[in-house]
Amino acid sequence: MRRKVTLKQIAKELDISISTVSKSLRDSHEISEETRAKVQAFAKLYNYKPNNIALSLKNKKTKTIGIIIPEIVHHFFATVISGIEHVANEYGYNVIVTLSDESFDKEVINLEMLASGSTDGFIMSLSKETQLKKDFHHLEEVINQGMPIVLFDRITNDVFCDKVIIDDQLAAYNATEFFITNNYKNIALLTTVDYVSVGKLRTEGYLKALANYNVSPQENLIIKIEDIDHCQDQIVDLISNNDIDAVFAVNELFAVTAIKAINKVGKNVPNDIAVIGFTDGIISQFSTPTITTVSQNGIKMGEKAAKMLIERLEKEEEDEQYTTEIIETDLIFRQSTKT
Amino acid sequence: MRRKVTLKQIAKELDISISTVSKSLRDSHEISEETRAKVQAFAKLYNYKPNNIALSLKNKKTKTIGIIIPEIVHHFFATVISGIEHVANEYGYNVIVTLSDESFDKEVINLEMLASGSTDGFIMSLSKETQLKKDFHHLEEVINQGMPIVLFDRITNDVFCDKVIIDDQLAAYNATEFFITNNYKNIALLTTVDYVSVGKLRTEGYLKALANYNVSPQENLIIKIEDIDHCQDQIVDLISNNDIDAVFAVNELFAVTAIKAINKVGKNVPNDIAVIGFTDGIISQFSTPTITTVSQNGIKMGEKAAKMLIERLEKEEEDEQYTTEIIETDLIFRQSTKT
DNA sequence: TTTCAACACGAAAACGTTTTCGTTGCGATT
DNA sequence: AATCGCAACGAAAACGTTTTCGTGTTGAAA
Repeated sequence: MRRKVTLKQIAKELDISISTVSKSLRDSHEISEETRAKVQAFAKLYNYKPNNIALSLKNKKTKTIGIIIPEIVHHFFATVISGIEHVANEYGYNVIVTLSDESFDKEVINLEMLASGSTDGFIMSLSKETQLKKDFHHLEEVINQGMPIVLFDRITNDVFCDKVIIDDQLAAYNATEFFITNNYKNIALLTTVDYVSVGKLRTEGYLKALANYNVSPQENLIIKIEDIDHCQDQIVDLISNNDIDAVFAVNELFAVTAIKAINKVGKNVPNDIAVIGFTDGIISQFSTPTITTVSQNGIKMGEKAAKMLIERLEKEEEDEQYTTEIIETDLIFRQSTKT
Repeated sequence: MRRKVTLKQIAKELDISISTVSKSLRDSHEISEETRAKVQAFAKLYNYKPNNIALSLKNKKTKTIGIIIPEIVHHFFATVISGIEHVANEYGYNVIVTLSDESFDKEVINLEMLASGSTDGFIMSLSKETQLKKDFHHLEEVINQGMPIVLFDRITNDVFCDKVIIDDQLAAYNATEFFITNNYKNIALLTTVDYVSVGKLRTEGYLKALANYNVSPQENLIIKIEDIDHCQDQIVDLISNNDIDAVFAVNELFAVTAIKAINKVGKNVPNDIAVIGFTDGIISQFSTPTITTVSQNGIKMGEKAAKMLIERLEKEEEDEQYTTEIIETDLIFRQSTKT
């Protein structure tokens, strides 16, 4: 086994000083051509690569970005990571990924863990529990220590930092508006409990659209789902007991579940009831019928977040000006709606 | 802004030596109760956390695992990462994730990058290009330097290291056998080009099952798909020109595409043609009809891989005995087959 | 009074770099 | 012959830890 070779070993082997080796490898003109060539040849032969850890310690920069997200087995988050990773790679950064599993405590632990020197900054999306508790001390602590954070999607306005979001409210408004202007009369809403920031915003967009078109919202057409695994019955109830002709779901799981429920009660999508979902994921693309959806471009969000973070990391002046970037969304029309 | 505090700063502030501070924080009985208490209080007040980088340099251990996979926007890989991350977390490790994008060069670059001190070991699944080139020098180089690698799913037998796989051949055999014993006569196979190791193995399992039951394989019922984005026409051709009653697809994308093609030519799944896919992902669970599939437990694979790697990392003796762990698979019956 | 152990603490090395600031030796200039 | 300048190299600090090995002080035992 050939262990990794260090400057010290090269120096010893060639009987010169460590400094000379280091300088030779960086092609310093302080060192004679001859020595440089000799050292470089030797280094190449022994496949010398500078030790990242030592460099990090010296430079006080790890060239590493910490990602903290609620879960990874989730198409949207996976696309965001993909976007981040590619930009990071391009700029010579690596990414450490940790999962909060929607737990406040895990989020805190992971953040503190990585903040102890492992990363230069963070890109994160808040756990449900964090959003529920509204406790952001861990974020503030880290920011206070000079490590930048970029929040995406599940953000909070209580923390001052860069953010990347879609306009959830507007997107929901547009989807709802589409239904209204296409003469759908009874538009149901499948949403989350209110403490999930994006769920709340999408609900607001739905309500705003109704209000704007003088449609009075019907309490019984709005379902706030807490437990995604056991919502099917709720939805079946909704559909069988109400005269609904459209459903707007704030995520694609709710959408596809709705479609299954609709089929279950013997109705057809989109002829009896049209459905629009949120997030253009695998499900929307491959379910039958394919689902019309609000595209939430995870790749772009990840790319943008990574660029914002790296930009902040690489400029030396501490800029106290934070920005919130809004990624545009589109309605992608598929088979679950008629045009 | 309150920068991170170091031992040196604490020492200076309390007018004692760095060693005393370090020992106090580690509760060494070399130090008087009094001093210990004083230091600990001070450290807590200033929220002292030891610097991971410095520790890594000292201990020659990063407590970090490198993951290199072809892509992350892929349910299976996401589940594997999830499995790895949770086990890693449990043992106090972090994970750095990099993507090869199916490119040999990127795989090499990422591997070398992380091997320069950033991680203690690797968990990886080979890129298509690597499998095609059959060039594994980068892996051998890293292993030679004493860094353990665990390969999963897309592996090679040309490298000696720990591996985690499913028995692809057996799983495919079982799926095919199910068709045969349930009286399906013309079983088509949708598979990948041969250099993808898992595709090849699954093809072999299919052929083996046919052979075992004295069913002669029909060339025209076997399609090797290179470009997943433009395979629909190929599949439509297959179905319209042959009298098929069953389709075995080596991944779920092929399976769902087959179903759509079958519907397109006016036939019904499962009544006219039954379909079995591979990988129990989102698509299989939510498409209509839901798809009977070979479950390939990504979580378990990730967990197992992580455990194998960490175990090897934490035992001091260099064990030259490598093992290949086989994760069991099951046929999960859903609506795309009749029983 | 001397000796010894126990106690409490500090100095310094080590991990692998980079970089600043010397320090040589030597040929050229006065 | 003395001085200068330059080329080529080395010593050492710094990054933040941990740990080994002193070292000085104290109290008790001889």
